Amino acid sequence: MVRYQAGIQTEARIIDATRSLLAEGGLEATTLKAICDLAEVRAGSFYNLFDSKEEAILRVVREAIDAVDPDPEGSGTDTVDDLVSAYIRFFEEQPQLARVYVMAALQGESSGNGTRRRFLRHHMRRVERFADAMARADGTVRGSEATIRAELLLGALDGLAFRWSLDTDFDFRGFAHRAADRFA
Amino acid sequence: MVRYQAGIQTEARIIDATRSLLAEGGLEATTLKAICDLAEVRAGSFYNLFDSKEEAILRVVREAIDAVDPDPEGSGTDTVDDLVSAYIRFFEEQPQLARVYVMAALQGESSGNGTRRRFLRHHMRRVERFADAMARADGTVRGSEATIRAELLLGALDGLAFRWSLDTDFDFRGFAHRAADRFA
DNA sequence: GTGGTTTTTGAGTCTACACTCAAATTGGAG
DNA sequence: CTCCAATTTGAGTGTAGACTCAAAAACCAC
Repeated sequence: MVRYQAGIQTEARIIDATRSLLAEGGLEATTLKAICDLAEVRAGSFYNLFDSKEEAILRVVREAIDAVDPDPEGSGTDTVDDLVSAYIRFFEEQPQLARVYVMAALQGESSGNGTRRRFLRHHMRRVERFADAMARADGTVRGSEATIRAELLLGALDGLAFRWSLDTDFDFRGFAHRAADRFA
Repeated sequence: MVRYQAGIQTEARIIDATRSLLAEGGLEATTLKAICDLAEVRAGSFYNLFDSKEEAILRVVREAIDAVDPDPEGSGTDTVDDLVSAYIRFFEEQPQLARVYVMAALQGESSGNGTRRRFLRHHMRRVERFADAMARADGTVRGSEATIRAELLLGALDGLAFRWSLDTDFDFRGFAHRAADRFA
């Protein structure tokens, strides 16, 4: 299948529209109609390019997460602080996307497809990154102890992020760094 | 308005049905039709007793949370460990309800009503309970420092609970106690 | 310029769901 | 008993939203 320019651009417009809608109004605002209206496309075109609405949404979320990675190459040069900052940045810059991320992870199971599993894999990769950075910073912390600490720190970050999304006056950044001091 | 026995029993049957459905299949399974079928009631009766489906759901969630409170009287005798254990128990015994709780909190905003605010109030009450217990256990920790530690611990618990709902093999209990050791 | 693809359109379909209401029935206080 | 309020029913309504598909239009390699 040879793709035409037109189709490629349409796809980009759809992704842009999806991103805007998610960022502005979260999942509820992101209906198929809204996406299509904003992208100036009819529903049929959407389904010519995506299998489902969910597919477009997950792609936007994944891209947003990747965009904030402090070490996309995986060269192993990121510090715990880099990782914590990246985490904070994602939540501060994309609060709605972060909510979508959490909601998608929590629904999972029912929607049959392995969304839940995907989120878990992503989490495990993050744990590894944190654990590596911890081991690099402090040679006495390694192996399973590093992993445990990484789980604890990520757990705390997740929870504080949730707390923040309940009340955006909450000093997420401050608490996150405090948690990092305790665990790392 | 004098209530008849029939109405009171119907209400109980509706609440029971809602609880069962939430516990078994989460929010998605808890449709009005499902509730009415299980409670053996027609939709009209439901709306004679509740203003909306949400009302019934929130009541079930609130009751489940209250049911697990280690010190319902507020007599100030609960320890940090009691509180942590109660938290864990809620998630282990009612995983679906816990998910509903989180989802409801995350949606909030859009649904107009002050759901979000209610969740925040509940959270703040919990923070206070934790902070009090911490101060009681260790006289040197008090006031804002206790509150900060309480927020950190609750954050960690929330995050670990989320982690566990991604993968129920995760040792929530173990990590939760480790987090408590660090913060309390 | 033609032919075979890809893309787009328009006009739906289908379904699930929350919620409503007038009329019939029932409960129970006096 | 009786009467009125409380309750229940049955039969909707209305809507929003995901998704479909045949036919028309646009692309572009040759």
